[in-house]
Order: sequence, then C-alpha cells, then structure tokens
Amino acid sequence: MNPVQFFKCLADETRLRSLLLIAREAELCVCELTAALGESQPKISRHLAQLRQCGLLLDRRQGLWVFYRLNPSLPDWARTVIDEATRANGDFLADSLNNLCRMGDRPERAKSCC
Amino acid sequence: MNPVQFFKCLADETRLRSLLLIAREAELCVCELTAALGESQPKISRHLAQLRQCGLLLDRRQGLWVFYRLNPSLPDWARTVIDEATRANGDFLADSLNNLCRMGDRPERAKSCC
DNA sequence: GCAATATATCTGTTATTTCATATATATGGT
DNA sequence: ACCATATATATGAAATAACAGATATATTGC
Repeated sequence: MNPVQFFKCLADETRLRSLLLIAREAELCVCELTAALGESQPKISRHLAQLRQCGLLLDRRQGLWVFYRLNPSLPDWARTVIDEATRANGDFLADSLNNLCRMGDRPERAKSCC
Repeated sequence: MNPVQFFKCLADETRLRSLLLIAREAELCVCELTAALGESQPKISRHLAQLRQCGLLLDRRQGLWVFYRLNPSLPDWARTVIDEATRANGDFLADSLNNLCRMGDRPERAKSCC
C-alpha cells in the first residue's frame, strides 16, 4: 500500500466520510451512505469504487444492495490510521450519523447503530 | 484540525516525504529537504509553506537557514497518524534518507541522523 | 553583493461532479 | 414460466474545478 495513494484516498470529504462511517458501522450499503451524506447516488458510488480499487474497501452484493466494508487485510499502520481518525473525529461524523439513524427503511441486516 | 484538510496535506509525494522526514529527524531546513528529495528549492519551499499554513509544521530561522519541525500542539490523533506512517514506511523514505546522509556541508546543529 | 528561502504568475495535468444511461436483481401480473 | 416494471447500483462522457510544476523575481540575513 503506497502511503501517498493511501492518503489521497482519505483526502476527499465524500470518501473520508464514507470510509469513517463504514469503519464505525462495520458495513454500509450505497443507499445508506447516500442518505447519510446527503449526496447523489452516482457521486457516492464513484467514490466507493475508488476506495475499492485502491484496496481499502471490499464489497458484497446482497440482493439489490451492495454492502461495503473495510478490507481486513489492510496493513496494520493503515488500519491504525483509519481507526484513530474515526475515534477522534466524532464531531466531523455527527451529522452523517444522525442522518443515517433517521433514515427510514434501512436494508434489513444485523446493525450496530442506534 | 479538519481531518479532510489534514489528509490533503499528506496526499502529495513531496509533502508526505518532507513531513515524514521531519518527523524522523526532528528538524530539517529547506536545503536539506531539497537535497534529500532531489527537488527544486521553490517546489520544496512552497509545499513547506502549505504544511505550515495548515498548522502541521512550525519554522524557525537561524541565520540564513529556516528549520522546520512538527507543530507540538497537533491533536493526538494527527500526531499518531504521522508517527505510524513514519514508522511503517521506511522503504518509502529510504532513498531520501540516503541522500540526506550523503549530503555535504549540512547546516551545523545537533542532528540525530547518521 | 551573496546565499538561502519565499512568492507570483502562468501553464499543463489531474480530480471531481453531473447527467444520462446501462446493468443487475427483485416483484407482480398473466 | 414469461414479461413488464421498479429499485439499487455502476459507468461513460462532457464540463468544471483544484493542484502541482516551472520559471522568474522578491525578500531576508550575513
């Protein structure tokens, strides 16, 4: 994992929010992230694709939904960076988490949030 | 410290190399970084200015030289990110460190390297 | 004046966004 | 089972915006 490329992945508001929310919630689908960030579906989808191509995220399809999660084989240092950033930036994530919790009709599946 | 802005600072090869070298060496001046990275002086200077403006670095002038160091009042999480990235990416820094060590006429001052 | 560093301007490149559309899966009716 | 339709996601293409690099020039301290 090239460190410059890694940090480029985190250097965009949409990608960083998505990544940290996923780190916090373990797994989220595109429609949940769209609702949480209040951004268009293609925009979210593009950024998730980028995070997947760089190896930060893995995806799985479940019916209509595609769920994204952190790649468990990330190097330790990268994982530490993501975890630290997640832990320390609750305020940055607050609005998005709020939107997520208020979202109706979330895809059914075991969730940790709310 | 806005996390997006923070990661944008790290998302460029010149800036990341400079920052991690400084984290490793405690303090480096512009001419040392210019030699270590093999880049033009204006290029190095401009990126250092950006890191200073974002609050990641502090500078002090000593005669003709301007030395840059990590801002000690960075939030803990940011400092952890920088330290982790420094510790885990020795290979990324190897060439630059080598150039630094081979540099002749380094500004005199207590140094940890070599 | 000289050496070290900083900044301004211009130029080219890369990233991001948007819109339209394509793909994949599920559902309901016949 | 077949077909039409709806929902969720992905992608191609074009427009826009953000960035980084080079060169020239300015500043600061000796």
